[in-house]
This record gives sequence, structure tokens and C-alpha cells, in this order.
Amino acid sequence: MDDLHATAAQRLGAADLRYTTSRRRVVTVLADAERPLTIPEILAADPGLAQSSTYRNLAELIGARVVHRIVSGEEFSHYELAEDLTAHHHHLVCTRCGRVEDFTPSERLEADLHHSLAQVADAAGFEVELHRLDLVGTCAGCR
Amino acid sequence: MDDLHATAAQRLGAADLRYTTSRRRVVTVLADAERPLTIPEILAADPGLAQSSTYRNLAELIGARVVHRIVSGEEFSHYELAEDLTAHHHHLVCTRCGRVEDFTPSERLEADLHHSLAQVADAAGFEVELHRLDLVGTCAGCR
DNA sequence: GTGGAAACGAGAATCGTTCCTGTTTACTCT
DNA sequence: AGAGTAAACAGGAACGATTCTCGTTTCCAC
Repeated sequence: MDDLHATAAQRLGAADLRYTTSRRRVVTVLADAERPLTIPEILAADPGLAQSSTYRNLAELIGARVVHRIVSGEEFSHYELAEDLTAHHHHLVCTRCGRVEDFTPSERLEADLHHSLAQVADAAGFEVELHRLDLVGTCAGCR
Repeated sequence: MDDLHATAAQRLGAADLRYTTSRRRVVTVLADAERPLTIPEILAADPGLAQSSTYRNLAELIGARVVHRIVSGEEFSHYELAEDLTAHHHHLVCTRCGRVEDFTPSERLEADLHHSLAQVADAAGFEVELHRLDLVGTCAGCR
């Protein structure tokens, strides 16, 4: 997890940005959570953080590919560490409470996906950056 | 396509809503487009539509499961007919221009997906409503 | 140390979307 | 047909998550 901060610092540095204390704190909050968090959740997890700075820092962390933003559609966006800092995974989005959880599909499905999607993209002349696979429904707590 | 309007009318009726002229016009615009449209695009396609009414009607059409909303994250949301009124498909989202295109994966991938996702959902106690699979990247026109 | 650029943070501004409200439309029941 | 009633309409005001502004503070290089 020391590793994580080293990587974050390096990626920010590559974009001529500093890995300041408040940016490190945002990254720490996201690393400690085991699911994507909203801005209010991030601020609640570390009350020392200022809202405006956190929005700005998240934007810069996203630009440096340290953080990823998930726009679920309802209310707040969710933020999590970039996939290559954790593990490739997808999301279970609850339409009742808005909560977002992570899940990892089987290796086999993931490999098939990659293969099939590459074909589709080629055919459309589309250059794939990433793929998103979300399950939308009702979580265990809301059923 | 007459069929489409009949289904729309029926679904609205089930929710005690009327299939009025302006709602029919919104549905017609979406049916004529071969990709998800934004509000400005819908209004441009039929200048007789009022913005506020269109937002409200889209919300009601969504509630009646006639229309589906895609929140891409940047600027406007995109709207399209519900999948069971067209065909099951997914999206190519361009990060440069914000355009959203449809694509249909192979039957086989789709079947595998269904199977694997059902397992994941069961394990998490999650009740799946639908799955979303998006390819995010750069479209042919922006490369 | 000192200069200058980057980052901070409180509040203002932005803008897609939703809400309010008076008017119009369209079914239903005589 | 005509009145009564509820839904739908449409213009504009309001909302709220996010972004911007700008004066202050921090940090790094020389």
C-alpha cells in the first residue's frame, strides 16, 4: 500500500502535479474503502478535507489515472482507485439505495469479453480505452 | 412500428398515464434515430416539442419502461427506446465527442454473460434487473 | 532566505434537470 | 352535446452536484 502512494506520486509527477498531503489523504480514504465512494462519504471519512479542494483533487487524480469516476446516474458520482491500482472488476449498482459494490467475473468470461469486444470495436473503427460491465438491480440489503 | 406505439400506449395505460400527442412524438423521434439522443437533439428533431414537457414526458416514459436513459457522465444524458422495444444491445461511448452508438455482441458472448452474471448475482444476493456493457474510447470520426 | 509557481479553500457561478403554477386538453358521466 | 374533473402542457423559477474564481498559503529551486 506504500507502493500505491509511490505509484500515485509518480503518475501525478508525470503530469507535473504534486502529491500533496490532501491528495494523499483522498487516495488513502479510497484505498481504505472496499467500494466506490461519493463525495459526501469521502468528506465524512476524513473531515479535514475541504469540499472544493476534494472535487479539484479528484479531477486531477482522474486526469493522472490514479482515480476513476463512476457516474451512476442518481445523485452523486462515485469515485474509486484506478483499476490497475487494485484489480480489474465491475459493479453491482443498486437502484434503491444507490450503493455501488465491486465484483470480479471469472477469468474465462473476462477473456471471452476481451476477445469479442475487440472484434466489435475493430469492425466499428472504434479504439477501446476500457470496458464497463455493470449489473443494475436491487442489492441484498434492499430486497 | 405501429406495434411500437401500441406497446407504448399499453405500458403507459398500465401506469394510468395517457399516450398523448407529445409523448407519441418523443417516441417517434427516438424510433427514427438509430442511436441514443440527447435532449437538445430530440428538441431539434421536432421543434414543436417544449423542453420542460419533454423532460417530464421522458421521465414518465422511463417510469413506464418505454424509454431508457443513459448517463454518460459528460454533459447531457442520452435517451433511447427500451431494449425490449428494439433489440438487446450495448454502447460505444466516445470520450472525445460524447457520441453514443449501439452495438450488438455475438449471441454466444451474450449467453455466456447471462450465465456468468447470474452466478455472481446469486452469490451476492443481488437481484439483477439489467446489465450494461459499454465500450469507452474513441470513435472512428474522432481518431 | 527569497521568488515564483502550484495548491488551497470559501464562496460564487454554472448549467442540466426538476419543480411550480396557471392554462389547456381530453376523457366520463349525464 | 355540455359540464365536471383530472391529467397534461409550457414557460419560467428553483434546485443541486459540480466547477470556477480569487485572495491566501504552501512548497520547491536557486
